[in-house]
Formats: sequence, structure tokens, C-alpha cells
Amino acid sequence: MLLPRSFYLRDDVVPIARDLLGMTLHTRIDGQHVSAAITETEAYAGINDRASHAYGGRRTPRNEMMYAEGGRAYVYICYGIHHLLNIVTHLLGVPHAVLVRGVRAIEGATVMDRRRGRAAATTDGPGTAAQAMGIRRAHDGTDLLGASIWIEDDGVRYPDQAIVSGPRIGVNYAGADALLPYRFFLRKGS
DNA sequence: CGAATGATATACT
DNA sequence: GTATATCATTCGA
Repeated sequence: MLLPRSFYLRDDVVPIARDLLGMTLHTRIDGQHVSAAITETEAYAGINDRASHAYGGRRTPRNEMMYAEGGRAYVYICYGIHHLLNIVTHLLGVPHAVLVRGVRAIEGATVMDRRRGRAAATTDGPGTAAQAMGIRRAHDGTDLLGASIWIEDDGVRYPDQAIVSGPRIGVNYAGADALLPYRFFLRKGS
């Protein structure tokens, strides 16, 4: 079933990042429908999180969408070439988001291979995940309860021991906040 | 392990 | 408007 708006409006982004593991991300982009299980996420927890683009309440054209009501996509370009998909959470004006770092193909694996230019059944980073799903900067602000990007709960549930948490990747500039255990992924073999 | 890559934010003139 | 530093990464060696 489609994840309801209320899932995205909860006030703590960290358990949302954890709960997204096992949910199914769907896209219908360029006439191609693909779906994939979310296997790795990271939480970015608002204006007090030094790793977040919204640290200190910063507002720029790029990160404006982080301040939207939960349940939209925040897509930005990193290192000039990689498009990264984030899921905006919390109420209007509170900039929380979850970075989707990894997916595993369910439907449309051949489309994902073609987009990636190589085998893409399982992606190995946030840039490759977004690319396989067809998501690019133009999808910034897309409503996740709409027809081009959405997330479904197929009832997959993982016990706590199947999930690993640890420090986020690539945020060494964030000082002590770089050590927060805001990254979640499936233990090998899960 | 290290170079590539160019959008973006910020600090200037 | 122009300049510069930075970057929630990726790929090939």
C-alpha cells in the first residue's frame, strides 16, 4: 500500500530513515515504471545537524525543498555530476530529510541497467541509486504521493538485529556530528 | 588510492 | 558580475 502522508510528518527523522529500509521505491519516469527495495538510508536532522545542508537554518535555492512539508523529494547535484535523492520529512518549515543511499531492483532491472550503463540490480551509492531510478534534478519537489515517484509498504519488516547503524558517509566536515549513528543498512545476508 | 567533475555557496569587485 | 573553494561521489588503476 502507498505510504500515507502521516508517515513523513513524524517529528523525528532518524526512526523514519530506519523504517524506510524494506519499503519499495517506485518511479514512472520517461515512460518506464521501475521499483526497488530501499536498502540503505541516512538521516539529516534539521538545523542543529552540522552535516545537513540546512544547518543553522541556512536557506538557499538548492536546499529550499528541505523546508517543504514531509512527503516530497529533495534532489540535488553533488560533485557536479551525481543526482542524489532525499525524502523530505517533518512539518512545513522544518528541514529534515532522508538520503536514499542504496536500492535493490524488483521490477525493471533491465531499464536500470540501461540507465546505469552497467549491471544495476543492486546499487552501491546514492548517486547510482538515483541514476538507476531515473531521478534527476528536475524531480526536485516531486510529491511522493503522486504518479512519478512514490513509496509503497509491502509489509516487509526487518528485526533490529538485521539492521546495522553507523556514522554517515562523506560528512567529515561536520565535526562531532559526523559520528552520529544516522546511517542504516541491512546486515550482510539480510 | 587518486583524479575527475561542474553545480553551488560565498566572498569579493 | 567575477573568482574561488567546496563538495551527503564515482570509477578505473
